[in-house]
Amino acid sequence: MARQATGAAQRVAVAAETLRDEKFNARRIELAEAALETLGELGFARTSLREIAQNSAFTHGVFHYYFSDKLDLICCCVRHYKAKCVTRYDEVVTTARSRDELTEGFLAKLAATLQDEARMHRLWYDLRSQAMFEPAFRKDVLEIDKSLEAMIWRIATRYAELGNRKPASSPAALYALFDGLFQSALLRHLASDEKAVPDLLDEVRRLLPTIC
Amino acid sequence: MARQATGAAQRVAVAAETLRDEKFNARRIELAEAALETLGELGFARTSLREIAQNSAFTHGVFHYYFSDKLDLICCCVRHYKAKCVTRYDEVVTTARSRDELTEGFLAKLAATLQDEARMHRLWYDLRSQAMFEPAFRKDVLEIDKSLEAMIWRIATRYAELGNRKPASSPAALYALFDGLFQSALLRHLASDEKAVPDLLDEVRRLLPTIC
DNA sequence: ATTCAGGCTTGACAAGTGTCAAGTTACTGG
DNA sequence: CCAGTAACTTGACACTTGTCAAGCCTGAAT
Repeated sequence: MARQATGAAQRVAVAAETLRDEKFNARRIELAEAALETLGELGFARTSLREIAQNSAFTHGVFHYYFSDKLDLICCCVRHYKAKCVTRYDEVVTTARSRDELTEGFLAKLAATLQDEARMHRLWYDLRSQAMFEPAFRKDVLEIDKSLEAMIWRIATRYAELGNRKPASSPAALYALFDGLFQSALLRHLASDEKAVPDLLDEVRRLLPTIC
Repeated sequence: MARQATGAAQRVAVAAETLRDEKFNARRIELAEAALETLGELGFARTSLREIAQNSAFTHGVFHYYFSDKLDLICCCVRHYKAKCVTRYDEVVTTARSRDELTEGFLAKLAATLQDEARMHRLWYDLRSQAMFEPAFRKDVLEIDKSLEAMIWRIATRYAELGNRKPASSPAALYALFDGLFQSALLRHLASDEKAVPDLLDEVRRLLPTIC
């Protein structure tokens, strides 16, 4: 019987299935987004599925319906986080017409990120540390790390380009530097150190010209 | 009555008390050391007092006897970890008589640390991330971070000195750079990336001369 | 030898955990 | 309009967790 199905019928069936898949996936992302709220608030260690559900419009059963288990949910969260994160500075990079413009645009975004999205970023650092213990996270985390490295590299090469130079260090070292500075500033900021943000900006402002 | 006690008797009482305190503290450290084993294996999120006890020679009750609660225990662990960690490169720094000697000594220790003490270091990154969520950890973590920054700075200034120069960047930036590189290398190493260690060494070898 | 306190063990408790099966609702194709 | 399936809720399960009270042991002071 199946082999008598017309090509058109098959196409319809396939289309229906992909539609269902898309809806399924959209829901997963909705749930992941809700989960990220609680994860950002409490951190990986203290977050339970029930807590996630209570802080959202969903019941805890839905999460089990859409995710095979807790790790699956959190992996989905991580992947979703990545998509939002990696393009943060791209507009600044493409629109800036001078080194100063790029510097100021970058610094402004950096400060805003540190202050407004502290919770999401501490979660990222938390999950990256978890990846050191939990193999299931490693693939996604390493991938995000690469994307972030590329993001920083885009900024650096553009900055260099605007001064007719080339970056003086490797992508890995540059990312390590900025990531380290940001991580330290984030911790200080969360500890209510009011100098955390200005100190970071000063440091980066001083560093940029020496790097390219 | 108390006011009739002689100075000598008072001294004896005080001595007895400090002795007891020392014994008490020594035991705390013993327990913290045992706890670090399990913490390094499982990470903060997955480690329970009972698991700690089972992987050690102690029963779970002892931990409650010596620590007011779980956070107290882990704070003690962190502080104890610090003491061991911060002096790691000091011997190399004081004995090296040339830039090359310092470079090679530093790189050797770096590689050894990454390979032999990966578990302790992933725990450090884990706990530092926890500090972003748990205020109780912050003070100790920030203090350790400062000590590590100072440790890196000692290496850099010595390296500069041996070339009759001065470090070209701030202590904070330098620490951020090395910490970022180490963290990334650690994750890759734990993910069985065999190039993690050599890549780190190459990067540091290239970086050192450009920094001072 | 007896007492007694500090050091430690044991077992219990309540709260919370991930998981899942059974049941309910909503919706859609025929 | 009806059947049947997808989407979701509910409640229960087995287990783990931090905490702590009650009791046990050992060794020293009296």
